[in-house]
Parts: sequence; C-alpha cells; structure tokens
Amino acid sequence: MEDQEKGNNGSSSSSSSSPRWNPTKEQIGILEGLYRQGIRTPTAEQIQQITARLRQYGCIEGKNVFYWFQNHKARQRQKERQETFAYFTSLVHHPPPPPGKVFSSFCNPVYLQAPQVGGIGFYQQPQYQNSFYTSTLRMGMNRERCKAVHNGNHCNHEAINGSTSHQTLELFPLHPTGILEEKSGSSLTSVESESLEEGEEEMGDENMPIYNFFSSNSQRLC
Amino acid sequence: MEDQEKGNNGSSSSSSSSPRWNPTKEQIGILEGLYRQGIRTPTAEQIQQITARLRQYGCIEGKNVFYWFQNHKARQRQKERQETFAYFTSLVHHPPPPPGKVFSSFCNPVYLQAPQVGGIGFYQQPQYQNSFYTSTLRMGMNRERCKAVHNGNHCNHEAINGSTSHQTLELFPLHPTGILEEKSGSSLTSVESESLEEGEEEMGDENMPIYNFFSSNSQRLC
DNA sequence: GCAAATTAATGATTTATTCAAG
DNA sequence: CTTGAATAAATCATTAATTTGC
Repeated sequence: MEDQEKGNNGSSSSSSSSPRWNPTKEQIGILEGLYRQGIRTPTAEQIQQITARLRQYGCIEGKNVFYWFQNHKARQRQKERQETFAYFTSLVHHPPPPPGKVFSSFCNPVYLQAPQVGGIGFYQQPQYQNSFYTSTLRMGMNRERCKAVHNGNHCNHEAINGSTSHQTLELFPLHPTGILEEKSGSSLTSVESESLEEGEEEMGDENMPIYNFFSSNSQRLC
Repeated sequence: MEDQEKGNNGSSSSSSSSPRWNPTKEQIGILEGLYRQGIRTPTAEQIQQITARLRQYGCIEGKNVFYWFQNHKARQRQKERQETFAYFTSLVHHPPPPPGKVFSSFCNPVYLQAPQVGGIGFYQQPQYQNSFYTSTLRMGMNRERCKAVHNGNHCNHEAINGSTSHQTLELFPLHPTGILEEKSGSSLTSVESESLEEGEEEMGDENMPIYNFFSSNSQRLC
C-alpha cells in the first residue's frame, strides 16, 4: 500500500520533474474523506495541514490540494446536476409512484453525494466554512507555450504566501468619476528602493504569519 | 501633493483597518498606464515590482494589483462588448455610409474602445502575455459574517507567496512578432522606458525567491 | 451646508469554462 | 477520457458619488 504506486512519479525516468501532480491512492482517499466531512474550500491553515499530511504519501504542494478541492467541488456539483436532470427526465417517462405523505424529499437540494453525514464524525463547519480563497500563482509560460515546450524546464510555479491582519490602514478615497484623465503617464519615478522589506523573517508576530502553501522551496517538492 | 490627500484615511477614527484597498489617484494612473502598455495578467514578478512601485503612493499589497488587473481586464472587455453592441444597433437605424473601396474595417473584431491606435503609439502585445495566475488568500470569515460584523475586527487575509524559476520575463514583450493572436494586431511602437524590469534588487539569485505579494506583515503595508 | 438614503463603481470571492498532460 | 491547472465570467459586498430633505 504505502508504496506509492504512482505517487512517486519517479518511475518514469523522465526529468523527474512532473508537469503536474499525480495523486496517490492514499492521497485521494484522504482528500475524498475530507470532502465527505464537509470540507469544500479549505482555509489556508487547512490546506497547510492537509498538505503536510498527504506529503507522507507522495510529493505534493499546497496548490495541489487547493486545486483538488476546487475541481472536485465543481465536478461533483456538475455530476449532481446531471443526475438531477436525469432523474427528472426519468419522471417524465415513469410517472412517480404516489408519494403518500412523505415529506418532500426535495425540500433540500439534492445532495446525492453527501449523505454519509452520519459516518465518521470528523469535524467541519456547516457548509462553507469561513473561507475565502483565491490563489495566485504564475507559470512561466502560457498555454500555447506549455504545449510546445514541456521539455526539461517546465512550468514553475510561484507560490503564495499569506498572512493575516490588516492593520491600520489608511488609504484614501479617490474618485473614479469615470473620466479619470490619463495623465497617468506621468513620471513614474523609478522606485529604486524597492525595499520589499523582506529582511526580517516576518517576525513571529501575533498576527498569524505567513502561510506558505504553494511553496516552492528548494526541497519542497518531489 | 504627496501629502496623501486622501490617502491616509486615518481620519476616520474607526478601527483604521480597511476592509478593502482604496487606490490613490497616482496608483490608478500607473496601473492604467501599465494596462495600456499591454499588461493584462502580470506575472508574479511583475506584480511584485508594480506593487513596490505603487507603494510609494499608498499602502497596497500584491493581491490588490492582481485583482485590479483581473477586474480591469474583465470590465474593459465588458464595456467593449456593450459598445460593440450599441454600434451594431445604431447601424440598424442609420445605415452605414458607403464604404467605397475601403478595406473592410471589420476584418478585425471591432474594438471600439481601442481605436486610438493611430494616436499615441502605445502598443501592446498580442493579448495574453505569459501569465498564469492564481491567488489564494483567505479571509477570516465568510460573507455573511463580513456583512454582519464590519466592526473592529474584520477580515484578515492570508497571503501568498511564490517563487519562480524563470526569470527571463520581459515586462514588455512587445513586439508581437507575427504571432499575433487573432485580434488586435496593431502593435505599435514600443514602450520605451517605463520598464520595470529592473528588479535586480531582488537578489540576483537564480532561483527566484519568494514573492510576497499578498503580504501583510506587520509593517509591510501602509 | 450636512447627513441619511440611493445609486454607481469597483475591490474581492466564488463559480464556470477551458486547456492540455497522462 | 479523466482530471490537474489556469483563466474568464459571474457574483457579492463595500466604499465613493450623488441625491434628497431639511
């Protein structure tokens, strides 16, 4: 089992860098389990934790987890729609049996998938957990390119890292009144300083530090 | 001038944390300039640089830049569609003047918006530059909450941080060299200066370190 | 003039679609 | 043909303009 059958893509002698993540069975199993628990759009922390947990079964990055949930959610929903449609269609052909006094089973949207609720009691908030998500990452090439290339070098991702907190901030209004002249050109003075204050390692301030999924440190992946 | 006219929203005694970024005029001007230069989906590096540059005019994070481009692109496109539609509609009422032997001005999709072509010679690369993006960031609460709350505490974001490996990256790719997607075609002069490519700042290491847009370290913003 | 009420813009998230690797 | 990856479109929510009554 733990032999990551495919997980460790190493099999293929190819450059070893795999253009895309290839989940192992264990990883998928866990992800599906979490999904069934109710997780839909994991928070940064959750992604971190999940990623760490899945890493023992094969190389993986936070973004893979992020994408997996996005895709899975979307595709489950789509499947659901199809099935719902098929169901209604079938009703047309086979008139429904007299419902008796059953409570409309359709009061709630049809969650064909989620019924396991009773099952294991992991946790998870109602439906949407607090989560706002967006991920940004950039690949080194655009689609056309990707197709063409795919050689040694391939897409590199840029990761994301977050932290929380907003502190005071003052910005000011401004007015978009539509027109907004375009003097923009203006001298964009160079910014040399560039500062990026990165220097200090974000210090461990009270405000939650930085989430580093989508990481891509040297060793991080594969 | 630089006195942040509005910038420093500090005025409002309110918690000072602003739920959302409020761009200054200068920032908008620069962003629009870059947009006109052809930037549509900036890469991580570009976002970094742009953010750094805009920061001198007011607090800002990488994600704001990212979102700005996404929204601006989408809304420009939408506006274009509206105008195109309006144009066709008007044609119905006012039959077009005899075109003579003009080359069909409609070979290319109607970009009512962009007509200035002849004018300033900005230019623009084909359309998509190399860019893949995704951003992830998470807020501490979901929408319902946000609405309800909006008190002292509010959404905290988690940022993203990326690294990249490919540095080449031309900020302005200019010259379409033939490829030229479908539309637009026009490329005109290049954009001379304006370049952001400087970047050298960021250590010149080969593996680009981590991009910290969406940052929100203690001092980082504002 | 100035706030409450309304409306218009637009920043920020989520959902749907698309593309291509395996 | 499945599905990871990325983008575009749609949607939500908040802030600024603007209007309105005083």
